[in-house]
Amino acid sequence: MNIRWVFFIPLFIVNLHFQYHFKFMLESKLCQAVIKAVHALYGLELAEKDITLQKTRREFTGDFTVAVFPFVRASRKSPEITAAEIGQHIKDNIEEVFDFNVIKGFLNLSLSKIYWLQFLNNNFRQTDFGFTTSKENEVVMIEYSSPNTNKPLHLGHIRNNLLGWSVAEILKANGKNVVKVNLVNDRGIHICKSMLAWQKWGNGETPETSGIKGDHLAGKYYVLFDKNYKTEIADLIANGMEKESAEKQAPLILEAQEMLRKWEAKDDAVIQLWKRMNNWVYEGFEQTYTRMGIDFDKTYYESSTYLLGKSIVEEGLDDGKLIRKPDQSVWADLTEEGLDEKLLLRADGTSVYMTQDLGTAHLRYHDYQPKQMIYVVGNEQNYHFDVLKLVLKKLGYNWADTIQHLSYGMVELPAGKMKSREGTVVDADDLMDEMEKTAYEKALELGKIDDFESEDAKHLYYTIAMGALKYFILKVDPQKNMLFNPTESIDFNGHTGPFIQYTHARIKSLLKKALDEIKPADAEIEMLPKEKEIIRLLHDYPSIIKLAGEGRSPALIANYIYELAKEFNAFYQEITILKEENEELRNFRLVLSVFTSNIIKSAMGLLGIAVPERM
RNA sequence: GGUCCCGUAGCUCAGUUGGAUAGAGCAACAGCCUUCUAAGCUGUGGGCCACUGGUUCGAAUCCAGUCGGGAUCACCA
Repeated sequence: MNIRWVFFIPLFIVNLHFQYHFKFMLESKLCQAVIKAVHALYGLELAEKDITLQKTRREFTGDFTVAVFPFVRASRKSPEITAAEIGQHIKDNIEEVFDFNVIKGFLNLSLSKIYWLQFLNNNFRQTDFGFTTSKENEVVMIEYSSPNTNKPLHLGHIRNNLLGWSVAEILKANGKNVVKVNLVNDRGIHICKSMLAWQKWGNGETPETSGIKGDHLAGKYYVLFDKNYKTEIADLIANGMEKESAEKQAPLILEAQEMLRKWEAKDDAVIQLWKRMNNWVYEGFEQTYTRMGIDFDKTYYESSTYLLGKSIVEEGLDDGKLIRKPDQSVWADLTEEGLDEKLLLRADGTSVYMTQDLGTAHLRYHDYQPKQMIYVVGNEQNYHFDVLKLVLKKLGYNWADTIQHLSYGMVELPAGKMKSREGTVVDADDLMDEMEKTAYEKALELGKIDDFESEDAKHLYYTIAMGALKYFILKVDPQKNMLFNPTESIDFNGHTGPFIQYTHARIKSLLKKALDEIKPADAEIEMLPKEKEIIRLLHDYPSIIKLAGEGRSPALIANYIYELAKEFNAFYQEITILKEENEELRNFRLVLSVFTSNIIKSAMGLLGIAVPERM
């Protein structure tokens, strides 16, 4: 028992900084050890980059593995002998390395039990383990959601919102000073369509009188506009007009365009209607965001940035950086950069999408001077962002390079891509309703909520429904298109959010029953392979957070935490914890459990997924 | 047609800067609840990592080409 004191006294004076770098320090130390060994043995100079240090695969003995093939030219010996010599050198010089073995040209290093136990004991209670707690001064701005105010949010927005929010959390965990912003596309012809249809056929209907959520109500009139517009086009074509002219001359579209002109001229009645309907929509959005657990630090409105965009363009024109065509439209010539010319102002002086984005970027830059501006926008807009950056550079804004487009793949339905016009959208609110309903039915079926108060039960299946939905979306690499099949509802078993939530609830239940006061693990216990595997996974967490931050990929967190939960479940099933009679072993397993539950909670938190105490 | 992205088990997806015998889940089949929560665990079957060539000690991963799928090249946003 003296051993314990020798080992554990120094652990309590370790500071946070050291703990965060626990893993990185070790990996770096091992790399340095390899470099020194290779230099001492063969006189070869290497940098850390030249060393491939990786976790030892499960089927071999060891913790970290170095491939020595790159060094055999210098050693002039077989890979086996080279590895053995390097291994011996490291074992003799690095105290954490307890043993080594060589298979083919792979050198497997085993760390001492003491190292792993120190790691556990230092960190198992920390709820922010793996997080960078010191905050950088420079701002990283991230934009996501960016809805139009003429229709409710759909599945595509769900992926966007969840990604943006999660990436923001992951960046915070990496010590970034993050500002989350939304950009609301609140002006333009699409809004006028909803407004016009409501004016014509709405009979004064409001969210209150109809009981319809505001964003859905606006969407209803947008659809109604489109329906009647199509009828008009069909009538005109039946009367012998070409399709193209029919689309341009249908009375409804002309009326909508007239409304947009009035809006730009600040016509009082139109502005009043616009404000009224947009406010309905904002209330609707707010409910959806809240339910989704999404929030923003700042909201920008296109209606208040498009004028700035226009003035930027005018300025560029005066400086001779842009060109005006005979019809008075204004363009950026990007042919030197390998792209086309891009329209920035129409002949009638009104602005386009790009114009307002120039204004928005400018405004944001001057509001926060961010080091980076990340835009979470679908990959269908890759070209738009290439152009945006080039135009800004052309205009002489050297901060154009701070813009980074976080381009994510489309959510596809079995029939193909979602299209609002074709009515093949999956509505966000409907989907969440559906998920909750399924979660409720499952819980009922399994008898999970029998002894819950009704409010608690409701909260539980909300938590599980959102867990299933969010995990389903976030576990996929953002870059890739993903498939969502509405008829096969999202699973609650297997590689899913509820699986991980369940693992957490199980651990919490276990800890509630534990009568012991949990203390640092004893140095003399023997670890089983499954226990060791869990520790190794826990040890990975900080580097996963770092990778996820650099790659802007919540999927890395999602897949990591699944691995951990799976490993813990296998351990839980096979090995008794509370009923273990050896007190030190029981304590050690409880330490593992506490640490695992903390990391599950922390990692799921980065995905925006709550974990229940029981389920 | 130009540019960009993708192609891994029947389906949905993982696969760290190139490393050892390519992994999960779902679906199918077979087991495990008088013992810490069975939304769990264990096992079986299922693969020319689209194809061809190249780089190298080593390629699902890098390069070139071919074939498939998607996006984009709007005075829509």
